[in-house]
Amino acid sequence: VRDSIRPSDNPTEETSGSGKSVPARLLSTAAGLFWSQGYANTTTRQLSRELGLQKASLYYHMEKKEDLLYSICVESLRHTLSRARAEVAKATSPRSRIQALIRGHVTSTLEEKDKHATMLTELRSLSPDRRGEVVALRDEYEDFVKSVILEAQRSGVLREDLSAKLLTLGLLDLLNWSIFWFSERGELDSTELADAFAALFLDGAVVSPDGIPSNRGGA
Amino acid sequence: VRDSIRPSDNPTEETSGSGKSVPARLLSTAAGLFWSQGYANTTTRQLSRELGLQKASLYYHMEKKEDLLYSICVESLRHTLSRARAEVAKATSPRSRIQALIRGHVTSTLEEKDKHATMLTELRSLSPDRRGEVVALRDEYEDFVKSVILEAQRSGVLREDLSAKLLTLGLLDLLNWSIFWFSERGELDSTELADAFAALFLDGAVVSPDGIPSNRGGA
DNA sequence: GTCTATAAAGAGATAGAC
DNA sequence: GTCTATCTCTTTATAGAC
Repeated sequence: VRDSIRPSDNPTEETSGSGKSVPARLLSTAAGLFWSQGYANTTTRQLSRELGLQKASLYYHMEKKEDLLYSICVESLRHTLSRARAEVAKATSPRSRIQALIRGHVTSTLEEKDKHATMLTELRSLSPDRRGEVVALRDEYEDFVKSVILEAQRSGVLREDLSAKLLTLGLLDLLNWSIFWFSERGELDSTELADAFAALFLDGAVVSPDGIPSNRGGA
Repeated sequence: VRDSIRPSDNPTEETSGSGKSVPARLLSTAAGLFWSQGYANTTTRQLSRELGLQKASLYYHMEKKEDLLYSICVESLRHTLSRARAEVAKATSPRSRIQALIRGHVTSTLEEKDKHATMLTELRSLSPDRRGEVVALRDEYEDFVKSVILEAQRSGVLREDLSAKLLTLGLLDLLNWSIFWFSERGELDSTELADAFAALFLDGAVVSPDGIPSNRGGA
């Protein structure tokens, strides 16, 4: 966690002008650029231009360009993990815990689309040490998802002919990569998308045996 | 299609020595590097070193570094599209066509893992013109997948409360991103993975009503 | 078709004034 | 905390011999 950029190292900056501290603007602006152009293709010149600063001024807030990428990855994963944990804690049955997990994951990643997408695609641009730290965080989240799946398998809700590992990775693929095509102006908003994914993951794409929707009990 | 690198512009090169022409080795070596390090992080020096050539010699086979990325993307999409089309054509029912599609997609993308992964993650590094061409190819493939899904919906096999578009994009997310974690040394080989995905996509993760596997009739 | 040598541009990062 | 100015390194790509 050393060398990271934090949104509010100094609380007094928070109230100045635009409402967002420079470090926070730095991270979100960087995430926008990294996501649309790639980390390596984004120059510090571009970044400083978008922030209305001189290139050299960036180095008051960071030590290296890579610090930005590292902080973006950590923030994104912490955000998703804590949201997913909170949602799951509120749910009361194995099936509804899975629905809650999906809703927490989808809404939190779409809220921080740029950061989450950057984390997903640019991990390999981090130094080995930091990549290791981020991968550990990612594994922590995957383990959490897997524990929710496993509980549902043990209680007879989910099939056991597909391993918990496969169900976990398959579910995360389904959820994560929707940021590539999800649009705020599309047919669904983020909670509707989450519920559609939950229906697809749980019940599959095939029509239910007799039109009995096994979808009773929203939350 | 101009300025592309083709595996065998000159058929006589094919038989020389290692069995693979220089252009073909160039593309597969580049894809390996682009996938593991990213396109922008991969230098022409590295590439030439792995090929046992001098840096300048690369420019006999290509005009710019970007040509490699472009050719990799085009080849990957053509390969997947033609394989998927062939598999679907052999199948005889709407449900089995979906299973065939999944098998074709998974096996062909895992065969050319490096190229397909590069196509998925590095599209944004292409010039606008070429990105447009590749996106058009990708759309062509997506349209094909969607047509298979739509046919199954119309014939009553797939549910219609989730749009064909959502089912298509969800399915492709599930399938595409497994290259991030699939390993030849894992519990499943690529056709087993494909069948697991087909079971998950079609029937969902929830246990079937009375343990009746709706999975009868392999192909 | 591959080589040596080099051109030309752009990158990340630092020094030190204000 | 931001500025101007600059350093140093690496990159892609080309010229021209063999």
